[in-house]
Amino acid sequence: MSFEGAAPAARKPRADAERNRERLIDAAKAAFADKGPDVSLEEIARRAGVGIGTLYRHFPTRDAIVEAVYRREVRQLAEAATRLLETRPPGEALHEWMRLFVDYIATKKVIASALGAIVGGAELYAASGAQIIGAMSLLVRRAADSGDIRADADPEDLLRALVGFTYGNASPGWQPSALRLIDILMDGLRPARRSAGS
Amino acid sequence: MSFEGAAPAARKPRADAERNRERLIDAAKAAFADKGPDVSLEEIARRAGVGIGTLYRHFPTRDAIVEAVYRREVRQLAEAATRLLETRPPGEALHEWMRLFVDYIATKKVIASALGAIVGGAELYAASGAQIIGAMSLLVRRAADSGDIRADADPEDLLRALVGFTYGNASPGWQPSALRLIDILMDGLRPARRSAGS
DNA sequence: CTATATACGGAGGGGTCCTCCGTTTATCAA
DNA sequence: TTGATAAACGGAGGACCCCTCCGTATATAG
Repeated sequence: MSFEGAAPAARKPRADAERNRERLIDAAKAAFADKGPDVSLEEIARRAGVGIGTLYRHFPTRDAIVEAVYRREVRQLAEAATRLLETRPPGEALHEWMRLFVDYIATKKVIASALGAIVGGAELYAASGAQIIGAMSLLVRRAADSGDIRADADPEDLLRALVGFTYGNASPGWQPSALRLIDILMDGLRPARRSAGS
Repeated sequence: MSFEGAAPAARKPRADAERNRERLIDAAKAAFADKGPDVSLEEIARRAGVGIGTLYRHFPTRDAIVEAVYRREVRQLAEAATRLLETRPPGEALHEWMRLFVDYIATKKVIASALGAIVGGAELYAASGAQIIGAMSLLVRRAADSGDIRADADPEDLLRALVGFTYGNASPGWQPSALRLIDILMDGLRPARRSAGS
């Protein structure tokens, strides 16, 4: 069976196509920046100077374009995990990465919807999803191995928690709140002293 | 200055108005049930057999109608707090209430958007918001007083966390995940053994 | 029974999403 | 260079949704 993915020589990608794709991403980035996460796709197309049809051909869904815009940010975030692991004990690295996560959301609000899509409903999809999951998994595994946190902590759970904490990033005070919650969560993750109560 | 709010005798509420209001709520409930949280308001009006204008007069915003639909549920949830406090130690009561919260979301998905609105952006508003906050505050205060959890836990934080955990209630497995996270959170809330690490 | 404050309904303006298809154009082979 | 042709473009159009506005209908008070 000869896959097509094996040899990527499936014709050249037309030059104008690639150019438009870039333009769309740039336009989207700008549009998101100054009109919030709900800009109409039509406006993005307008800004990019292409037809709406072109936009849809390149990015069949809204999330697709959001992801494209924030792919870089997401990758940086993911890579930060590795960096943190090199300079700190695993538990702290995990803790710090979570704080960083909050920072990212605070800075680039739109990214939230992308990450939300990763966790909620739309089946952890696409490159970005895998990267974030990967980063979190790494951090958790290390921290667990070193005994900084429980051995049974599930990376996906924690990711959900993070995304959850940053949900509602419109209300004032969400950020400190999220940071406090992260601290609590980390405390809860420390290796069991037997669970009192229930 | 004679206020109108002081004496609520501001004329009778017309009978048909009240009838239509009921119809709208029922229709909305049904519509939510079998078309998800995003039914168009027009459809709700249609089902209720009233004009769209009438719907908007009664419920100026989408959240308003969602809240109306789930006012009862929300109250029950809030009241459950009191009940739990009567039969269990405060810490357990809090823990159990959080689990109950997840159950509610699981059962009536739409309620999530109402609660989301309470916590996110739209400034804890309206009756329901106050009730939930109230319940959570009560539980937290009791648990703190009895030493079951830290004294500095903030009810609103925890509510945010809860709503966050239930965010993404579309992806498979969200529920067990939320429950695990609640357990972790509770562990993290136990009175400080000095915070190791960071 | 009448007057009138209330409530009703839905047309209509303004948007958004997404599809579909006739037109344009980059690429490649001759 | 010069077609031929697959790929890409663009935007009109259908479907839907939100929300407002205002002429019409009616419940209630006197």
